[in-house]
Amino acid sequence: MKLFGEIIKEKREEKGLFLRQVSALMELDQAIISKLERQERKASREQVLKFAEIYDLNPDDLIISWRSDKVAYELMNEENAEQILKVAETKVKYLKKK
Amino acid sequence: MKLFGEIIKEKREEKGLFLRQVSALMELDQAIISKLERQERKASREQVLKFAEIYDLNPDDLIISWRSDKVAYELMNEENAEQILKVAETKVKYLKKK
DNA sequence: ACTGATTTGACTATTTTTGTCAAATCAATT
DNA sequence: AATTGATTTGACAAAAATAGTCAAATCAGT
Repeated sequence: MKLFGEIIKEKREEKGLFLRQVSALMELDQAIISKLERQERKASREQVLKFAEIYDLNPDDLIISWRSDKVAYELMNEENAEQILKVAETKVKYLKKK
Repeated sequence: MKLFGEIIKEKREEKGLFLRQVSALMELDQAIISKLERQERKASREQVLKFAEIYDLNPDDLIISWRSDKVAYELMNEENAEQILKVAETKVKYLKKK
């Protein structure tokens, strides 16, 4: 189970690309990409999809990774994180119906 | 399973308080409290704890309700919400260790 | 030490969130 | 249907969080 940043870093290296090059492809400053790879900043949904495109990754899988990271970081300092997630699951189902 | 806003609204009514009065106790505009009760705005952690105090609710339980709401609202429009939550659970455990 | 890649941090711009306020709406009562 | 009091709404401003730009610093290999 890898974090989003780890995935896009590994994939970039697999493809043998430099930040500079990805930067050009994404039209995004390389400093930011560096930060995304080290989980220092959160990507936007559009950026995630762009990464999926560039690196030939399944967009849904990448979105799941990105999103779950976000939730996990939000809750990592929370006392009852696990319980919160359980309750959230019920609530999501409930809210989706509405 | 009630949403945070529903809980604080019900409790207020149980105690027979008007928004105006809660507003005074919380030192917070009644318009905002109205919005919190209808889930139109998100409370801050301090506000949640203040509510727990005023309404004699278990702070941890209220935090869980508030936090899980937040997560659920974030994910309610997400295709793979359930999977995201599952992965997030693993990641939380992993991040907590670090 | 030199080169090229990555990381860092200061800065600005943009977006999002928060609270204030007054007016509008709603519900009950007369 | 007019009055009263409670709640809701929406426009606005202040404050906080987030996003991107840039240049300099660091790092790794030769």
